[in-house]
Amino acid sequence: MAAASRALNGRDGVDPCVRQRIQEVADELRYRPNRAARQLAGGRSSIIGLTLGNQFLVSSNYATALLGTIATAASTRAEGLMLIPDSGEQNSSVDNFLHDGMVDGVIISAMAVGSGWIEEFLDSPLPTIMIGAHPDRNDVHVVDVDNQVAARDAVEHLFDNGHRRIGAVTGPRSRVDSHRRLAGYYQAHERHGIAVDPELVIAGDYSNASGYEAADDLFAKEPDAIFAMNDDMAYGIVKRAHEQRVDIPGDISLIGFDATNPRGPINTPVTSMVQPFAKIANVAVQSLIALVEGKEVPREQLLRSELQRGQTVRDRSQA
Amino acid sequence: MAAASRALNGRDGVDPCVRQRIQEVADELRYRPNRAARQLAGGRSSIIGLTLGNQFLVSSNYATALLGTIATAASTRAEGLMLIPDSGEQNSSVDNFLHDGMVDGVIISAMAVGSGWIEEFLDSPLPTIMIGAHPDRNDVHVVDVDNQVAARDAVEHLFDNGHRRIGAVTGPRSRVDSHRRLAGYYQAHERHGIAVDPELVIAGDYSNASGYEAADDLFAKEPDAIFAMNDDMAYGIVKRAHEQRVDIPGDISLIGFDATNPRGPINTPVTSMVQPFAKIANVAVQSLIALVEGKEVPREQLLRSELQRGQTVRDRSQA
DNA sequence: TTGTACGCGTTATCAC
DNA sequence: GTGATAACGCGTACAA
Repeated sequence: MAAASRALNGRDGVDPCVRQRIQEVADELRYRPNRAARQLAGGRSSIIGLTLGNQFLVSSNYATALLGTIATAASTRAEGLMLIPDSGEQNSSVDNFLHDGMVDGVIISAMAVGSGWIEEFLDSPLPTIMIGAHPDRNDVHVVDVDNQVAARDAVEHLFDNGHRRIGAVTGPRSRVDSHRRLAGYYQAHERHGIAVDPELVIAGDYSNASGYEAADDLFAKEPDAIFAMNDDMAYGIVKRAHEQRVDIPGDISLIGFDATNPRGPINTPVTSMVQPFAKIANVAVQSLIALVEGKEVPREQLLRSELQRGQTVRDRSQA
Repeated sequence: MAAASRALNGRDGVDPCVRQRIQEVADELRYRPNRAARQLAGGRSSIIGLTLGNQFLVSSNYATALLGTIATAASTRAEGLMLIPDSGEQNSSVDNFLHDGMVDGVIISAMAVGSGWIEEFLDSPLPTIMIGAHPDRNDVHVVDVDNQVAARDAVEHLFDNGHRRIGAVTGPRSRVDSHRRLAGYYQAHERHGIAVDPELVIAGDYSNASGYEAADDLFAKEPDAIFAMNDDMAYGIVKRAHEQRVDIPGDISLIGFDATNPRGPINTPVTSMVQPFAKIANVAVQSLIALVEGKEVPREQLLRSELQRGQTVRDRSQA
């Protein structure tokens, strides 16, 4: 009995011969260890929680991609994935997750910051990994794309193609990734010795509509190109450009961020910086498990982003 | 000890006075029953599984809406919601869900049919509720909107507004809901004594792109109106109409289905039949719990759909 | 290397 | 109405 437990869990101290016999019998009996009993004895549920915040109901492509890849990553490691819905202000629900041992740890998307109940998780002894940085606290474990470098690469791609006067549409002020992307935008300008025209930086909020609205402002200022700090806004700009008979990329080039745009025959393929979703998910899940096991985990893990070429950046350098 | 268990679970056989004292102490100690122990003793995990199939990775608005509402519905009943990702053909993962007692039951979206592993759930002793009908089997418990009636209402709304020549774009053949919506389309015609022109019925697949492509076919046949059997396709039609300078609803009226279109300032508000997501989710969760508890549940529960007026249906009746 | 016995936290079954 | 006590199924020290 004890031998079986050890054998099936891959621990040593079992005669190889006996081990194999145990494995055979287990397979024959289609034996599966009971999760509840295992948890009760071992103290771990092998379930991780995931909270995406309100926003995911609005069906952002970013949220959906994150969800799918995290589900896969968790499944790969035989971990269950439990969805923690936004409970409004009814923190009793959160309270339960914290204290009844249903989950070993929680992955929190930065989209959820602002929903006050997130803080309860971060303040609790429950291991947590944030995907995206927290605006106020730097004592939390974070996994994210390297927003500043990626944004810098995006803008430099525009410079490389001969653009000089580059507009930008930012995300909401509450989002750290937006700040970093803006920092990358400035950094690219510095490197190329080009001054930023503050008038070309428009405040958006990552929504489709805010890109659409920002478009008019920007078009009037006649930039060479626009850096939309996410794809949702980039599409808002594309839409407005169509209506206003502005040719993209003929008149203005456009680069987005996230590469979450569905690349179908219908949609204009926007050039964008790829979110390495699969990698983010894997690192996040793996790190969370490490935390659960009491191991050390780097406080901030930033992943590289690649450029995804679409059809919205024109090469002016030769012209 | 036993009294505490009874008191906290609301069972009778406890002196009211003692019951209150127990409650007080429990609150004071911030006591939360341990889920693993409870499951081990009671045999129920209070976790339900949800599988949406591949498609949800493609981020259909329908899938996202379903996910959000089910998460809420489960949470309301203190049930955990576990996401069961499409494991490809690696059925070992499914096998685990079936045999390790992690979930008490599974909610399966009709979007997932075709992924063979769904059948494993349906064939297993694990209680299951499908959202949307299964194409081949009628021995499964189903919760869904009443597709036929809703589709009939949609088409009759067009009739009521003076349209007579009504085109349709269907979903994929594998989807029962598409068949039923088509049946409703025919039924509406019968009721009004109008013959269906088979040329006006175009096969789509619920994708944005298929609506876009079907649009050209339909525009050429000069219908009064079009019934797109979901909103994704309806938006493909809107997009194509813009490009072709077809005025909606000036030249052609349009009605969709699902009402999953984001109703922002950017998007044309398409008239559509509302999916009662919250109700579907509630009924599904409640029914699943009932099944887990061994109660009887109606084999098919169909919910009503309301018309959501947008700006894509013109009234020709007075003209 | 093997097997025995205990504990995990709760519910359910009984005598009282 | 109350309170011991036995499961529930597994991991794991500890003794053999």
